[in-house]
Amino acid sequence: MSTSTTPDAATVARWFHGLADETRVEIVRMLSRGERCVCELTDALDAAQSRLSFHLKALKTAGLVSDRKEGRWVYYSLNPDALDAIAAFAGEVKPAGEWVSRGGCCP
Amino acid sequence: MSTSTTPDAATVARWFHGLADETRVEIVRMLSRGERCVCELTDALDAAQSRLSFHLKALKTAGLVSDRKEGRWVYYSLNPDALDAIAAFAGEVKPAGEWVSRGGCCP
DNA sequence: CTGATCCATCAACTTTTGTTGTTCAACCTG
DNA sequence: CAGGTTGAACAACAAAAGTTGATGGATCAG
Repeated sequence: MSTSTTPDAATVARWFHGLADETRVEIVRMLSRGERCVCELTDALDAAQSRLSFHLKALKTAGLVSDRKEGRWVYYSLNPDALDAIAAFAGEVKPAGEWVSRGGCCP
Repeated sequence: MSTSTTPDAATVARWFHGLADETRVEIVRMLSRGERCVCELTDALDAAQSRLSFHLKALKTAGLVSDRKEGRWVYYSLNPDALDAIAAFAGEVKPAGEWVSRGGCCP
């Protein structure tokens, strides 16, 4: 159970930054039910369209969502891989139960 | 297994904000090996002490770490519960495999 | 007690984020 | 084609986050 190719700190930070905003958490919650077009999100979250667009871009940059254009609409959906990566990071980093209590730091 | 008391968006955002910075990801990586005092982190990450202090405070505010004072030193350690919560969120939100492909958004 | 070490906090900035309102291209509909 | 809709992009501003250097309170060693 070796650490599966530990991603670098910058990548991890980018993932987490994606969800470091309340509005984006809401968006992700909505998308967890299935893909949505921007207008549905704008409506459901009662947010200005340019605001939504901004946050969707942030999520996309973080690699958390993908978009698909269909005619006049753009549908956004979650990227399961990124969510797995986040969960994996949290799992890897979590202390192994056995506590390394360090007696003294600098003798 | 019902959704264990879904936390509100603001709380989730706070967790994620904790790890939305490269330096803090490094800190958490270090702490995953066991608790450390600030001076060890300062040394290992080659960062100014006030900078470390700032980021440790951010992690603490996010609920990701705890601190313990012992004599002259302050030891920081990860809070496993928060990491579990993060992993749980990622898991809950992740699309269930069965895709809800929405034909049309607004007829 | 004196001097040194550890660390939080503050002030002063610089850099990033987020919000709002506007504009513009692409795309249907009639 | 004309008019309406969807959504990205931009500018201008407000707010939050990070960085650095300085200060000061605890605590410990000699």
